[in-house]
Amino acid sequence: MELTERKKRILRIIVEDYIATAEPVGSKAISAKLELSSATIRNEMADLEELGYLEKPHTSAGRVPSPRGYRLYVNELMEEQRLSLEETRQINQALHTKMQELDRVIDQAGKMVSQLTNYPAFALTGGTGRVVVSRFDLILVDNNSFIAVIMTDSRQVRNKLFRLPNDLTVEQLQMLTTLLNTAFTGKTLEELTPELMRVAEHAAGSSYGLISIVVSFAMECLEDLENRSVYTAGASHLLEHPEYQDVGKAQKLMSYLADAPKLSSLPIPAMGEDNTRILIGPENVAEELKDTSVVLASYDIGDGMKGVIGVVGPTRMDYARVAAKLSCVAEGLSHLFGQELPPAGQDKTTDDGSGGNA
Amino acid sequence: MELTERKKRILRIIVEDYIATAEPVGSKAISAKLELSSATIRNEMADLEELGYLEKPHTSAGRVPSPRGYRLYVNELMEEQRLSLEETRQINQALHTKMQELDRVIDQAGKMVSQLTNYPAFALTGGTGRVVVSRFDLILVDNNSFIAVIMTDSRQVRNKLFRLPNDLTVEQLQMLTTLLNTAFTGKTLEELTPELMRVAEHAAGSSYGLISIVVSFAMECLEDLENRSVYTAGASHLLEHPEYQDVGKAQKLMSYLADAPKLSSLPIPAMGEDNTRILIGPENVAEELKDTSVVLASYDIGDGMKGVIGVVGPTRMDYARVAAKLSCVAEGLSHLFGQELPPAGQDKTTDDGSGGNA
DNA sequence: TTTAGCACTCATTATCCCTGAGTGCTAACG
DNA sequence: CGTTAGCACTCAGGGATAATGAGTGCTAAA
Repeated sequence: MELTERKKRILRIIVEDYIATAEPVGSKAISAKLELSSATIRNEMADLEELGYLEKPHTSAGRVPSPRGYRLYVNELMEEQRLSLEETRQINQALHTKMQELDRVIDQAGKMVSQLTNYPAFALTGGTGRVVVSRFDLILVDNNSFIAVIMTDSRQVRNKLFRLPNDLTVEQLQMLTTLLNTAFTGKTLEELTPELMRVAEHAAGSSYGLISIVVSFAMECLEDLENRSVYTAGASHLLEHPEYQDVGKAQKLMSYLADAPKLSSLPIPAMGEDNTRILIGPENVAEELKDTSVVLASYDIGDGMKGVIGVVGPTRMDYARVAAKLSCVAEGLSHLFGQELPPAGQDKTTDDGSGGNA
Repeated sequence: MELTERKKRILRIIVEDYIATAEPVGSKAISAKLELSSATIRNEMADLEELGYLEKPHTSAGRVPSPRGYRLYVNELMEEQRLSLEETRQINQALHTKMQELDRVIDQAGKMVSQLTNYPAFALTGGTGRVVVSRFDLILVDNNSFIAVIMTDSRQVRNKLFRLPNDLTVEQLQMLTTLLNTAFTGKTLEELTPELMRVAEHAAGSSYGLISIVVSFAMECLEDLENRSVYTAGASHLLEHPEYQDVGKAQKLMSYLADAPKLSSLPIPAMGEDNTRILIGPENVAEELKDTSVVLASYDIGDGMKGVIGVVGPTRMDYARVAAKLSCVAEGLSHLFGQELPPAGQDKTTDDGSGGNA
């Protein structure tokens, strides 16, 4: 059954008032904004309550939106907030300044979102499933150290500097590289067995166990990349909001946020328009989130993989503002990963118009 | 003036009792542990209070150690806690499993310390001062992408994958590598001027601005490495302790911990024995830490550089336990960075005794 | 020097009461 | 029939008051 236009207007006022003030809103406040007496409003509010859109903290307080009320607000009543051009520009610039490795960027983005919204934020990377090494490169640094660079099929690159007790020649290293690339690329974590290593080690001859060392490193990287990684930021923002003045509540949520494995196993729901999704209170599956809201946005990592960035807060959350900012950041991230050349170079060296790149 | 042996014993009991219970400790509780009447204890406590080692929250509560009391306890009364072999083993193993890049290890170590102690922890890396690139390597991945690997004089390695709109040949890349290594190694951040890039760009001919792109990346890395980086973990542990049941207090400290720039500019005092240092309440210079204690331990990063790892908590902190664990972790870190070959390889592939490495 | 005893202090907790914001209901009004 | 004024009712929040009890300082005796 559809609500009357007037009921919707009232609901909307209640939600927005409550979001702004965190105080239950009473009939008088609304009658002031609408040209109706408080008694009329009370009747309407009673209806809205019966329909499950409003709740009373207690008999003699005003009304507060129920999760269902927020849901209706988010679905129908909320005006999509447009960020000013200035704001989007700032966000994108902040993203672009650091063109580091993927995970650093994501971490940074999480911090940014938290700062932007004043809520705790978290960011998850793809959760790739199976990853394999697509190439090994070994770079000789000096007689007894070298850098191993590995790249995966998902185009992530990791490196590590190794020091050795013995001398090492370019030839040895080249031989090793070839061996690694023939025997260990394209193999999943499980396929990289100790046997395989032993065989290769044998084939390499007197290489002091270098194969195992590099492959072990690769395995760690694979493990790292196969699992979603989690970054959280700004947990302390929780305490700014009146609903978390109760230390017990705050702590419960904060420990949940600090628990990376739990967070990373968060089931990711399908995104709506704008690539965002809003989960209100009990709509969350995780027990710890039952009376908080989560706003999510997904971003493209490339290769069809997706990551998620999200904000956690009380159900009384400024959904419009948060969703807008989150969406902007997520879009910025997708753009960042999707493009050919990072544009930071343009920023810093515009004085000479050498390259004709997109 | 030296305290009598008995006064010291009383002070020690008070400190340890208070650390354990967070309740002011009264004369009766002590008289039970010592063979003295409560009245005698009261007299002694009155003395200790006059000397500034104890405080009363109010007239009719027990006594609480003052910062000065904690200091005496830490300096003279506290028994250095030895971790069990099992514990040290666990800590070292946990550190060794992840033999990733330096900053990941440090981050991990911070998390570990927090978990070990149930207090928030933070970790700072060296804060190197001037860093320069010691070598560039470019690895051709396919026609239109390559990996740039840069290594600094402080032996840190960073990498990034670049995609290009145009094709690229091995020769071009080799040429670029040489050019980068001749013109841009050994230069500080300030010396890597746009002019220098323009000149090199010109020398390289039609390379689509690749020089600037790689050098820009290098500059970002340098900037990153020159500044101390900060990692914090386990802020939510704060809320577990009764002294932070007051949300205002908790929030003040948590925001301080979340403020990376502030934390990284924390002046690092000289370390004592065990490479640890305890700062009690007002001994801290930072205003925000005036009524919290900080336990620090320093670790060697190599090349004579040092990092710091620390724990933050109320002055009522289990100094012995925290210092012991922190020291163990810091030692583990130094060891990890100092040694020739990471021992993780041994762990996973002991089945064949191929290499003769330390 | 130690101890028993006693008067005193004061945070904590419970109880009570008042106030005021807000409600539901009813009856009158247009 | 929808709207409104009026009125009795509810209940959280805040202040005042009192009882409780843990702990103290001081004094006088052992």
